[in-house]
Amino acid sequence: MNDLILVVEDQPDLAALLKDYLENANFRVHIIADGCAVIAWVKEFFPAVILLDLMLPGKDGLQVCREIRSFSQAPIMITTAKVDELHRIVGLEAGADDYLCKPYSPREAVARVKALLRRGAISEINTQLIQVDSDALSVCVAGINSHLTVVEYHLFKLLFDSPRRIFSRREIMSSIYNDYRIVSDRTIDSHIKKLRKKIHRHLPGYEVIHSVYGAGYKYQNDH
Amino acid sequence: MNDLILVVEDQPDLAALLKDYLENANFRVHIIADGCAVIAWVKEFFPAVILLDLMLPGKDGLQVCREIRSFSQAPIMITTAKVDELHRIVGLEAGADDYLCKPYSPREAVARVKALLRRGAISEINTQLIQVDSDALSVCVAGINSHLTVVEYHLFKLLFDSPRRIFSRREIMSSIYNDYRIVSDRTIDSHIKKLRKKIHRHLPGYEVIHSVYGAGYKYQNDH
DNA sequence: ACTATTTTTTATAATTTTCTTAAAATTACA
DNA sequence: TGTAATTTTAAGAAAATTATAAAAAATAGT
Repeated sequence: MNDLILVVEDQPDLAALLKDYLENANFRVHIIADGCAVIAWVKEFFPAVILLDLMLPGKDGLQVCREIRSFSQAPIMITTAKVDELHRIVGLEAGADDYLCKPYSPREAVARVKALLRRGAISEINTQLIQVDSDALSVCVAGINSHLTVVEYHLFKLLFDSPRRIFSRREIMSSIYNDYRIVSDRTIDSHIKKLRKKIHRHLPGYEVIHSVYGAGYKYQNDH
Repeated sequence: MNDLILVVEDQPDLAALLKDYLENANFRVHIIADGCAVIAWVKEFFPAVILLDLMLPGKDGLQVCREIRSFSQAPIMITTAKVDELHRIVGLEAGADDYLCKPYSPREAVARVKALLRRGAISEINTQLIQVDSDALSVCVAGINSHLTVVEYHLFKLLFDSPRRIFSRREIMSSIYNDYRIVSDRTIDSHIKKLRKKIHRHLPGYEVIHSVYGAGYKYQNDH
């Protein structure tokens, strides 16, 4: 309990906000604004998770990331305003465990920190390539945000939260309509189509929403 | 208005074409063909945007890019015929803000330049130009004060303090009135309308109060 | 009580999302 | 193969939600 989280962030207001939220979730928090001070501090205090902003004064964020990795296995979550896929790749190759693009909700950040701790160690990067932001009703795919409508959000969240599990159209309907709306099977197909359009657009080459002939739909991210 | 654009490009015909298009879009344009002359010119004339070809005679384009970055925040757009990802990464790490592969349409180039200028304007607005004055019940938008009524103030403060977070009308009502049943949903719409009138008036082109269909309203200042 | 201001309601227009439909494409399997 | 079942797709109708404007009600100041 009471894990120590290091927040490396040079915007004081954002750092303070994160600190608030994390402390509220029962973490201890230390903030560092200058990249140069990070390595020494990590070596002395061994944080459980590191939130690292890429745009740092003093030192390049990716370099810091690599240096930490050279002596520590602590999960690193990179945050950045540059929603550039190249940066994402470079970031992950530098040894980060998760990736969050600004602007993000502090609530989301806390959830991720918990996930990293739960997972304990080295992560599957795959699962982080797609993020669902419940606060903003949007998905972030390979660093690019897309807004979802309410129905699309519920549908995707359902599949996304149980990867590989096949949901029949009936299951989907009774899950996303808590009123007594009656719709046809084609309606689900229609929403699936729109979801695919929004999500697969940024994943050239592969798909994550699969249809299973005669059974239903599922979310699965092989790659 | 009439922003000054610097085009660093050694192909005279391409440079002339760009100049045509940019001037047609009401920009002033200066062309430099030799890399060595760039730094001095930028220091003297402060262009609003710099289009920089990577393959330059006289000096390496990336080096020029880094040097500009060392003293100026002007947006730099790199252009090159090398569609090589590594170059791209290096270019972005050297401090460029955008990247365009040759051959490109001049129309595209003009659009990007405008986008870069817009982005700069927005981040400025973000950092300083919207403030809520709780004591005076007013907002200061782009330096101009607008008085808010009590209900308008509470409503705006709620959204403003949690950017990106979507508030349902219920949430808004129970936050303002302590009991959501006092007024109808349309009442909130009505206040939103008045708020928008007061706030967006001084932000030509942008909106900060967004409606999210089926969900509610949110404050978000970007894009 | 009168006036000006603010707040809420109401009614209608405009917009966005949701759902249905039907034809085209795909898959399963005899 | 050929055929039936199923899924995909696109377009547009239907439903739901939001925008707008103007009227009515409430509030505060004089």
